[in-house]
Amino acid sequence: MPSVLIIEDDQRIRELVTRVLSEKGYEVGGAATALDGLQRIVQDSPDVVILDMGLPDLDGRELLKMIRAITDVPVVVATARGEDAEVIRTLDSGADDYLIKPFSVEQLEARLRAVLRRSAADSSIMPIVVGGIQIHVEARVATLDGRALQLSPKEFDLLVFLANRVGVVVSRRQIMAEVWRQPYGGSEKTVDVHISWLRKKLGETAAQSRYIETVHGVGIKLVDPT
Amino acid sequence: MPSVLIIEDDQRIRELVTRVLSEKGYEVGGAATALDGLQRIVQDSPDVVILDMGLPDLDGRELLKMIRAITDVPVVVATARGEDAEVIRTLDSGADDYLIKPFSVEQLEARLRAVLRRSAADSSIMPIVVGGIQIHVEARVATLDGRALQLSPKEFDLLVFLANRVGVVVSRRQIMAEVWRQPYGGSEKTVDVHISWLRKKLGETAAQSRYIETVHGVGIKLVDPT
DNA sequence: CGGCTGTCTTAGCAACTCCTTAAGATGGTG
DNA sequence: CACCATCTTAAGGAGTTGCTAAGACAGCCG
Repeated sequence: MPSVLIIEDDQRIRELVTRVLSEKGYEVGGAATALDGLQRIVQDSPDVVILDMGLPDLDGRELLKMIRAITDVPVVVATARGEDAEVIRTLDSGADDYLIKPFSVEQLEARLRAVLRRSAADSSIMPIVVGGIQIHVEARVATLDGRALQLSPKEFDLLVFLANRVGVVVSRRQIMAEVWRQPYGGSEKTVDVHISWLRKKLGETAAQSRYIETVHGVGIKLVDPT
Repeated sequence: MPSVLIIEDDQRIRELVTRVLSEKGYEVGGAATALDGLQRIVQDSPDVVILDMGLPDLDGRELLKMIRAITDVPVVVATARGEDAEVIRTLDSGADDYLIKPFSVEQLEARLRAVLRRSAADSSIMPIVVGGIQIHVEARVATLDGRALQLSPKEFDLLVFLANRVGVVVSRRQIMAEVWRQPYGGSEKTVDVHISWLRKKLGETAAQSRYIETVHGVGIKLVDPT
């Protein structure tokens, strides 16, 4: 679960947010001053920081600059109702998103998720590589020997699932559970059909396979032919 | 208090702006010609420059280039109404913001404050570039191959959102949450309509797309065709 | 006030893609 | 060889997307 640090001098807000986010499963830490906040960022390295701009001991933007100087942690800024220019200035100072007080819990959580998703996306820009296959998960683009593959959603998900377990045999049941999600009632034959399509698009057949191997009686595995 | 230099040949406007801004507490200097303006920029190093593009002795953009060559002072450009192309070229020449005559005092002051705060934050205002698309986020101006796009507010926000995630597929739900800023506010079909309008203005259709690609069952992505 | 303009939303249908199922073909195993 | 697992193809239906049109609404101007 992601960890959150809230830097906010108003104790009531701090405790409220801490309680609510804890219930949602976040690990939450709090700091009442800029100095304390900085220390905790260094020590705890949270996944995201919620920063109140109205701290008593240091101007919010100054603190934001200092945070930016030492880490790339996403920062969601909370400001009192303000002008657009204020918001723009804040974002330009390096904030990743902003909230205008008073904000609802729903809003807060939405922003947190958005920011976390973005930073997670940044960390996974490296493609998955298996032999001549390259998979850019975020772009949902897969290439074979440099040429793009036209994959349907299920085919793509299936390929990603297999590519994340290169060399490991997975059962049809596993594939059904992970790629199809949901307690799905469909037959496992469906997996075979998609595997077949995937093979065709990878330029191979079951008999003459380079990447997708069948392990009789067990399941399927993706292998790196090199 | 910040100091402002206004370079404007029309004496009435110059005096009006000087009087109004002085009342607001700005230090205001004036210049009626390009040459005089340059001298004062060097001597007084104002915090922000208001530049009329219709000066008699030198083309406005030429002057802007010269200003940019000697200093990074923020420049707010004032142009006559109606010349979209002019505005775009001006922003590309290094202006920080623009005003269209006749402008209200409130507008002027808002732009000045915005520009001053931005420069105080020492942030760059590079446009977002995706292929032939340029987006000046602060000015809310977007161009395609150098020509202005007439985008509605939502269309612009949508384009900015996509442009900030070039090459990454985003779901309609994500778009709703981030651009519409209301979790589960309305139907996700609304997104499709705005996407369609955006495509039309970008000179493409879903079938023949250069920039906006649909990923069936997942969402939308903006791609750089180069 | 009333019409005008621009924008946003919703509805709805056509066109399209994708998934599932079924059924026969193929291949491995004892 | 008999049996069962796997492979492949075809086809209907479910779901998704694209786009037009019409209504709602706010801002603006006379």
